[in-house]
Amino acid sequence: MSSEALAKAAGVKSTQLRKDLTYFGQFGTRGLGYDVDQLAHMISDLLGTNSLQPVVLIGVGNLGLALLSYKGFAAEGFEIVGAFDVDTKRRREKPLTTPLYDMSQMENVVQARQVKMAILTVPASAAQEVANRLVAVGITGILNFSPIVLTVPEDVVVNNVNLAIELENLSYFVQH
Amino acid sequence: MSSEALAKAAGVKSTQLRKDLTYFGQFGTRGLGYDVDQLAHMISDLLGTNSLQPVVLIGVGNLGLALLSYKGFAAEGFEIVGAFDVDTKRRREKPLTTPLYDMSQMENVVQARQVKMAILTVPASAAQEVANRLVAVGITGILNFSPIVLTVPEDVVVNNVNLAIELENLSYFVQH
DNA sequence: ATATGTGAATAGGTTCACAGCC
DNA sequence: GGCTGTGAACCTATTCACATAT
Repeated sequence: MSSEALAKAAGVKSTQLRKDLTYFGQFGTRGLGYDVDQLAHMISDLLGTNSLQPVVLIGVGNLGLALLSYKGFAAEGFEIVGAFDVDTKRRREKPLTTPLYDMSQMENVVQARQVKMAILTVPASAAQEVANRLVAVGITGILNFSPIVLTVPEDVVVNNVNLAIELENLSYFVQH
Repeated sequence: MSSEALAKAAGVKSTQLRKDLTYFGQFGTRGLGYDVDQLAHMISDLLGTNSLQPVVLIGVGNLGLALLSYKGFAAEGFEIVGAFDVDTKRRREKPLTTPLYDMSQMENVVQARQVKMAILTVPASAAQEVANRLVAVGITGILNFSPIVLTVPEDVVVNNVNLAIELENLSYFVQH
């Protein structure tokens, strides 16, 4: 498959795609294009999603619950090995397939399963404190849905997803 | 409040914050800083969130359902005036506060309420077709949660949120 | 004294243009 | 002939440095 065709599918320009790939090596054949299977395998390797990646989720409110049933994570090689909340008894519609633990068990599970990544869907007021506990027990990547700026050591990566900001961004462009 | 303090709260550098603000005017007082209330009002005006913005949500699966109960949207000046799904009878735990309509009603509601923005949480296979219908009836901003690249006219803005990619991104940095 | 506003300098990212290889 | 890989050119965004205002 040519970089042109791949780029169209990804929504970027073909030169961008080629330049980006070369940061990791040379994977194409001149005159021919790229072997899609080989490329997919290389990228999975790079992302570390060839082996199933354990992830924990903290905060089983509306959003946390939705993410637990979101099939996209499993499809991309992630397994939520545990969900944690201060209230494990709240009634929930569907029986969860993910084990639900009390917050006090967080450290145990993270250490036992050697988890490195956490999805943080707790209220803003609790986010920093939970983040501190996660970092202390070995988490080095946090996907943060709380609308606050987390303070973490520099070897810890935080990815922020702020749904209200996404809508505000859209709102701006719709107005102008 | 100084740009220094505002910048710390936002997680950016103070020069960045000042430069960005000046693209829209001069709002600070030298030697003193910024009036926070006035600044907040100016930004809301700019984003169009001072008046309540009507939004529709298409696709009431797990993720759509979570977004319907997400309080952050209302807090930032958005009102989901209608949710649409092919199956309006599926049993749901909580009674929704948002009216749930059949997909066939989408055009009616969007036109009646003069809606300009849509949250798209349908399966990937349906996303492009639904987007076409939304654009045809006057939507000019789409917050797309489907993992596909939508094709829309250039006067329509699409913001993509791909949760699996966010985790993959994190996974990369955790590995390296 | 303190903190903004901004031109100039720097850094970072994207696109071009084409040599190199199949 | 077709398509990759890549230095060079270009464009955009961030940071610096300081004149300006209170």
